[in-house]
Amino acid sequence: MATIFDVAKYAGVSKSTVSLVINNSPLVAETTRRKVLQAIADIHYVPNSYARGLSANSTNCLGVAVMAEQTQEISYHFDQHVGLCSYNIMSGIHSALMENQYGMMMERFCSVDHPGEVPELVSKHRVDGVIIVGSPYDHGLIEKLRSMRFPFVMAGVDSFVEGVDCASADPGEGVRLGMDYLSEQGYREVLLLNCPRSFHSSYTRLDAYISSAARHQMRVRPEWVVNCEHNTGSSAYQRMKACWEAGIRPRAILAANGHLALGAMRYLYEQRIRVPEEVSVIGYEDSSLSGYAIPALTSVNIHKELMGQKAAELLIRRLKQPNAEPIQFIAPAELVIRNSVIPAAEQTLQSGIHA
Amino acid sequence: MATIFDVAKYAGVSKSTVSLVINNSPLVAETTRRKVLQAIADIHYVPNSYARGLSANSTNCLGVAVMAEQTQEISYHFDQHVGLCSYNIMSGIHSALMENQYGMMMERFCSVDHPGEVPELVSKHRVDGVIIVGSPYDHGLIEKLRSMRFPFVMAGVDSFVEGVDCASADPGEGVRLGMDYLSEQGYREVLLLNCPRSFHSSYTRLDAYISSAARHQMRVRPEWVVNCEHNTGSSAYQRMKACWEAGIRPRAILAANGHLALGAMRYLYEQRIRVPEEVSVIGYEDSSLSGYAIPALTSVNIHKELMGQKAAELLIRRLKQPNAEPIQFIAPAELVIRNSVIPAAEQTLQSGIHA
DNA sequence: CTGAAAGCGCTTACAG
DNA sequence: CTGAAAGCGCTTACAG
Repeated sequence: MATIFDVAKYAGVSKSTVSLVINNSPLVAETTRRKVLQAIADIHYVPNSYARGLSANSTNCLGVAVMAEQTQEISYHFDQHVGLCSYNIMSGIHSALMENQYGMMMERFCSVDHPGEVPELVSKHRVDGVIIVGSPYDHGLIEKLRSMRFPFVMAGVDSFVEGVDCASADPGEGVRLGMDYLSEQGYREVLLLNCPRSFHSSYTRLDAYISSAARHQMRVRPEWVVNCEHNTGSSAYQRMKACWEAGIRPRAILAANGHLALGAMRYLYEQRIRVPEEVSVIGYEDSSLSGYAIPALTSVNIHKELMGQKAAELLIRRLKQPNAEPIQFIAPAELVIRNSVIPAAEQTLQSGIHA
Repeated sequence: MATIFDVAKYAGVSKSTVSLVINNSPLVAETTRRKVLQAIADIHYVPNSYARGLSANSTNCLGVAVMAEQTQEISYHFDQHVGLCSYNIMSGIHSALMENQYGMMMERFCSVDHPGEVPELVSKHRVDGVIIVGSPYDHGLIEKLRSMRFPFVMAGVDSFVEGVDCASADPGEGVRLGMDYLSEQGYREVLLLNCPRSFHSSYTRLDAYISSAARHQMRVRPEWVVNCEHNTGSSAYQRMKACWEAGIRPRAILAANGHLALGAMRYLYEQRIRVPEEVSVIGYEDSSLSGYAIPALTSVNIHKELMGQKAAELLIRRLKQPNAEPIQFIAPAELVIRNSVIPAAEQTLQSGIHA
């Protein structure tokens, strides 16, 4: 493996000069620089990033800590959250890191299982900074990172902490887009299938739902706003079942995410209610689940790749300017129209389903 | 940040002794060892893994190179492959690496876009070894890694290369499980919705399909074996459509993966054919797509987490014994019964759909 | 069983 | 603009 010394010898200069060239220092004469660059190419020299890190006190690596709800047995059923959301965010992070010559380390971490601890990524000093992807569930992690003065940013649908760099979405905006579209399609009333109240976003959503309904002069009934117990398909299935059995007959449903939408759709399928011919459904977040749903799910895309990319950029900025003002980036929401909504007027009111 | 020197001072020994303790050397007296361990705990000392690496010539990090088909615009529609498969494999890798005190670096890499190159993970010497997840599409990468004598293993549904450590699945076994089950459920003929012929596994599957059919005395007709053009939902949709329009009326479908199964199911849904009441469907690979499908997809689970875990273990073994015989691990297949198959006798032969 | 010394591959003041 | 020297935090023979 060629070292900086080999390059120096080959180019007939000193190690320091080679180092300066590698680090793009302006202190090197153009001729010398060329010579060195040529030597590097000739010998196939690749700087050892860890050696660089040792002297420069940095690792050239950034970490991605994917928050996990809790370690559980690997399950292959309905409620499995494979972390579609995280995966998309990570793609964005990856692009940004590669572009900036950083290596990307990753680790799953559950702050509930490890209270008061930080991911090994940070405790073992493997990275210069870390992106917390998803909800840490426990605020301890954030506090700990803060007190360690370890550079970090947060990324996730609902990730917002005062005074911390964050890249997140605006669930309210998503609801607005959905409601606007449903109103446009002629619906006068919408069932809101919300996430659990333990998520801050459930309130943002509710607010947006109510104000959107008012704006479009849609009817709002308390029974038409339901919070699922968990953010899972089976929770949504149960909720939908309960609604149906209570005689609630929505012609349009707005779900807080794809998992919930699919859970509800499963119940409808079993009841032989057609989507969208009898009930239209809009999802949120837009993972591949939406694209592969049957029928394909019309959904609010919150650009998670962009979210990840921005998060990485925020972290890199933070590394360079440790005292800069924290920034909150909000990814734009966009309605992706697929096939789970049709105009209200075109719905078939089969077998008197709708009241 | 405490260094090994601080520990030495605190414990009243030399740096070398501390180092020996950290590395579990048997050359240290128990008393000294205790003293050092206590010092480490007291000072909250964490060894700098990169400094260790510099002297020991290792990084303590392993890499995961996720093969990407080609860089394309981020799309949110039917054909988006979010890499569900890779994600599950990575979970398994993660567990194994954490257990073995390795850090996990990751990178997406497309060998088609970068012929003759290797992931930066390896070219920049960021890791001691790399796990190639998924199909490299181009054999050049494998050759290159080999010629560099860079430690690597392969992991993926269809990842098998002679003379290389691999963790993969056995698609034939999957087909057998599916066919056995369908036969058991009373089906006398099955439509095989196979992956493109460009995948080696398409032949393994075909073989197993034919021999299973023979074993169960099921009928086999050439038109009932179809290869999709791509491994995507829309390809499967098109194929299903073509079959249907050609008058082919399967009562049971065996699909080469979840994406294909869902593509076919979408066509059936649009045609108002009920799954499983009129057509039963079995998938393969079993991602969260299966669990969230409508109806929930009965599918062959190939234990991708285990695959990843084994791949990591194989790599760690390879690091320790560079000349050991290559091992091929085959993850077991298991049928996960959900709701997309019912006994043939219970199917409704509505409106004379089935010939 | 323990300590002093050299070295891993780099960066960074510091002279010149 | 370039080179000699010290140092980053560790490991590893080598003495003792």
